Amino acid sequence: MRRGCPLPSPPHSQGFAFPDWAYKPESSPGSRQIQLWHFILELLQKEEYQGVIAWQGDYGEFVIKDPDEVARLWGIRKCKPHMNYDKLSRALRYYYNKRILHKTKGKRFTYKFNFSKVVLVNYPLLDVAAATTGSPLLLTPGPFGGTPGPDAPPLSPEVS
DNA sequence: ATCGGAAAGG
DNA sequence: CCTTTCCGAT
Repeated sequence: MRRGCPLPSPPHSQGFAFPDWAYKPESSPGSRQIQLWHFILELLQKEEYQGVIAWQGDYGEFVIKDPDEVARLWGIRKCKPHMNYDKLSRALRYYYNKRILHKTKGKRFTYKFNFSKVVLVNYPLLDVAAATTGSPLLLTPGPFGGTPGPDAPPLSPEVS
């Protein structure tokens, strides 16, 4: 019997809980463990968590209004009762080199998704904008990719 | 608060 | 591979 935590993860209601692109279809028939950035996206998608985490500022930028709560929820999701923002943020920091996220300096608890790379590279056709009505998420690529791409400075040659 | 190395576990 | 945990440095 599967022991662990009862996952309140809504596979697929009718419309869509969340587009497939966040679930990494790459080499994984069954299901891979939820990744932190998927979880963050999941929270950002729901209005009930706007007091905890929400889009704010630039495109792809979000602020964690209640770090302890986000950590608590993440801990529940991963069955890690001792999760806290310190540890969660370390995981977030590992995303810097992966180009998934980066920090918005000067703004406390504020990070920014690099959708331009992450999303568009893996899934050219996305419609998250529909799910995040009013949120600065996905956009339609311009003539040449539309990605202004102010983010792509340096990086180690690490490619999974 | 934020960063990132190191070790450990799944 | 992706965190989780611990922790010294900035």
